[in-house]
Amino acid sequence: MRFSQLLLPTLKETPAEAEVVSHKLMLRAGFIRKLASGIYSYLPLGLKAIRKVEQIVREEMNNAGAQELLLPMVQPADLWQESGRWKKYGPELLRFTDRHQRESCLGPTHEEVITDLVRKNIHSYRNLPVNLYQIQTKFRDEIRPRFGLMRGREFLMKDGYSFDATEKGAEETYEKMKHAYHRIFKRCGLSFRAVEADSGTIGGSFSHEFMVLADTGEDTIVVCGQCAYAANMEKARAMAAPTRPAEPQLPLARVETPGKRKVQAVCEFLGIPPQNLVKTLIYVADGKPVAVLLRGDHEVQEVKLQNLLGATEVRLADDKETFDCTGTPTGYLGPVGLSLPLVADLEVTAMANFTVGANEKNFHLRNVNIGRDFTVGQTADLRMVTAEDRCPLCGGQLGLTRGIEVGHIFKLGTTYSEALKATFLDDQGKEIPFVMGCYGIGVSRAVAAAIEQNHDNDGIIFPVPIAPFQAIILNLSTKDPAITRAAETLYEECRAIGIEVLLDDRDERPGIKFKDADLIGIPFRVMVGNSLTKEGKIEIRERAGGQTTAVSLADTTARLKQMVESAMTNSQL
RNA sequence: CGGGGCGUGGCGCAGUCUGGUUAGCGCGCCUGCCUUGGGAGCAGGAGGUCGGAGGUUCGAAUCCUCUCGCCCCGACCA
Repeated sequence: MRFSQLLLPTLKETPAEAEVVSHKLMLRAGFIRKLASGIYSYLPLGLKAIRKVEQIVREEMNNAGAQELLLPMVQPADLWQESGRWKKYGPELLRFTDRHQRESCLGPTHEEVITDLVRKNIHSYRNLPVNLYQIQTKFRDEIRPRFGLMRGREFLMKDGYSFDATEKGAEETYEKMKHAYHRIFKRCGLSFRAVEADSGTIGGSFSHEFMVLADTGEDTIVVCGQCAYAANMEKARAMAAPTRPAEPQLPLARVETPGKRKVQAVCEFLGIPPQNLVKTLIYVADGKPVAVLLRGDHEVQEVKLQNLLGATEVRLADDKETFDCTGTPTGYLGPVGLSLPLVADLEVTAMANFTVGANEKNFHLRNVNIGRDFTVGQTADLRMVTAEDRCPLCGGQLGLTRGIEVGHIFKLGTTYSEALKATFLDDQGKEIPFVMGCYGIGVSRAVAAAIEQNHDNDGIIFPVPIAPFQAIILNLSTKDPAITRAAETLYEECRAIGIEVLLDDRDERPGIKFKDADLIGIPFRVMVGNSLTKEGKIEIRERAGGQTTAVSLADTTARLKQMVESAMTNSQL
């Protein structure tokens, strides 16, 4: 491709709308342009990068036994009503009515459609398993689109769905997909972790998120410094607390704590560490109040609470609600004598002689002990893991990092197949529902994530496998016939041997070409200019690291090929 | 939806508080000269209903009302 003919509108200055680096750079590098909030046009260079990721995804999905198909983007409401999600999904689902007054929606995901397809066409265990995927534009009417391609309303996604005859089969498929995902992101040249994720209300027992590690990521993930353990905050566990200390139980004492409501204030006032205090929080779970006990220095992880209670909605009660159901103002609540359902975080059960609110304004209780002074209903891991915690698997130090979710795999089970009555006959002639899994990859987001992870002050530094072009040839003096001839020759040679190359043949000064080449992040830059005239040398510069190699004109193409191939192989498995 | 901010040539901004000739500046764009290894220089030029509608006024980018769009924080979410 010739730069002079390419729609590549690079910008010197960053448009005011962009906040994060990938968004800024994709605008400046002429990859994308915004049409409306969360809706972008992909320009040729941006599309090329996306196609690279798509192709890797295709190859690995196909290798793992999945088949590509393409499902409709417009979906009838009937199907969504059948699965129950027409009501559940909320305003994120963009709904509209067609000319016949039929209700429809733009597909944000395709469980319904694929399940319908399979139930109508597969009736026997002999045809299982099947694993189907598509790469398609999705639409989700996000509350707040932001960060360019990172969280758009319209975005490109690979979504796959598997159908197995048995739980065991579904688990094997899940593992296959997990493996394929590792290969995909590795091949894309991304630094990532697969983390255990909460499978939410979907009812699945298996779920992993694939997170690209980047400081600007929207999600916090917990990673063990010593072993492979990684999880998102909703799921992360810590090594179990040491068993309850054998210290003797001290007599219960009621102490006055005037005006001391916050954990910190109470602790300072009483001269105790927050690790020795138990706070009592009132939550509203599906409209019903429940008291949650937590060590003073810990925070509730609401998804864990939600899962424990089997609730569809949990939220912290406000001051008024708290007072209404306890008769005590917030700050002085405690478990002793409280007539609400009590759930406790595991850490609390390891504590003895701790301090709690007295359920009376301006008073706390000291030397409280579970069993003697009160009993808890349920105990579970309910808290947010912190950087001080240790790995639940190996005891190593845990760390918190930021990540960008680019992939998510779920074992769905029979939730959708049951709702949509998607069944087959097993080898006993019995009618049973398919066991499903679903597997997503944010393709456009993956490109943004790659840029978040790989850039410098001058622009993008693409990993070779997903770069829009592998190399760029700079003709540094278009008026010089010898230089131009050399650049053109190299360009033709490269194309002939399959190097994806862009020729900067514009009548511009060298500085502009250097800047643009750096900005758009092409891995190898081939410079044809003075050094050819003076020393007979062509320079090849690596975008990552800036290492420059001088070679003779005759050797350039072969050398470049070698460098490109070596970079591609390094990102293979 | 709550809070904050912004809409002025393609991009980045000034001007708005305190209304008053012809609405400026940098970059980009076009023409010519010149220049060619890190976003050159000189000269000339094109391009703006100041987001939109209504109002106040002799006069509105500027003041008032309404409205649309965009960005950030929060709630929310795969």
